[in-house]
Amino acid sequence: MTITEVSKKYDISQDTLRYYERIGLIPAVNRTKGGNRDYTEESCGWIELAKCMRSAGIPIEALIEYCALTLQGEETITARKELLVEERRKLLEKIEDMQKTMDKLNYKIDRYEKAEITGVLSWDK
Amino acid sequence: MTITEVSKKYDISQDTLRYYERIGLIPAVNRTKGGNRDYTEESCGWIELAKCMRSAGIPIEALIEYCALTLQGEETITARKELLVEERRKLLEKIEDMQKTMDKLNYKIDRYEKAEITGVLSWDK
DNA sequence: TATTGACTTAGAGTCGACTCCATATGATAA
DNA sequence: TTATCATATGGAGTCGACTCTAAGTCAATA
Repeated sequence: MTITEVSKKYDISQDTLRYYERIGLIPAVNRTKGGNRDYTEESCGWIELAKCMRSAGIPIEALIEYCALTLQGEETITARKELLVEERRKLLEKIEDMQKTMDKLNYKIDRYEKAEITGVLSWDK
Repeated sequence: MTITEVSKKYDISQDTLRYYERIGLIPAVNRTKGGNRDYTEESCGWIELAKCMRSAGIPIEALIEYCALTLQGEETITARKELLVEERRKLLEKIEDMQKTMDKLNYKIDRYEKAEITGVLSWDK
């Protein structure tokens, strides 16, 4: 697959795809004789992973380390697992924060809706 | 309340508290004769709101607008509600993204745990 | 074959959100 | 009163994560 195709498929800019590769967030991509990127199925798997993780805000640094560990081979399986477990913990925390904010938003929106009907906006502790 | 107290209470740096006020993310805080900030209960309410919203990643720009609308008075109630509804929509989307990432993390961690036992790491589509 | 278009790189620029710094002034303890 | 501490301001610096630019190369169409 060309970079244009991958860019469209995953809705990630070509600049970002090159950037991810440059910083080692994904392993080096195969090249054609002319030097152009030729994404394999495996490359696409990495792109998809990167997109998924980044969309949840997992930091780039963690993903670079994960990629580096993977390239080092099977003896890093435990380290990789621990890295993912740690990121999962942080992610759970974030989801909980967001859930709290969601509750607060619901509460405030509800108050505003009532105010629109009654014309009175009570004091919000 | 002094800025030091507020900073400790909400675990937000004094720099950030001043910054939020400067950019209008919260209304201007009362001052003592000497010019020092003297946070009222209402100020604290704004700080708490800011902290909650920011911890969920609601952008600063949206919060500045919300603050400005609030200061304009009761005729902006509908606009404020709509702003919050829009941010709620975006937040829900983010939570869903994170949930997907959570699922993927669980899946991958599970695979690594099995690999630790069996010594075999199967190919991950 | 000439030109257009896709792709390459290195490096600079941008953006959001702080965070730090220098300098000044008000407040408190010795 | 003097020294230290808390706070103030404006502006510069940092950091993460892209995003853009310039200059060059390779590939495909007229």
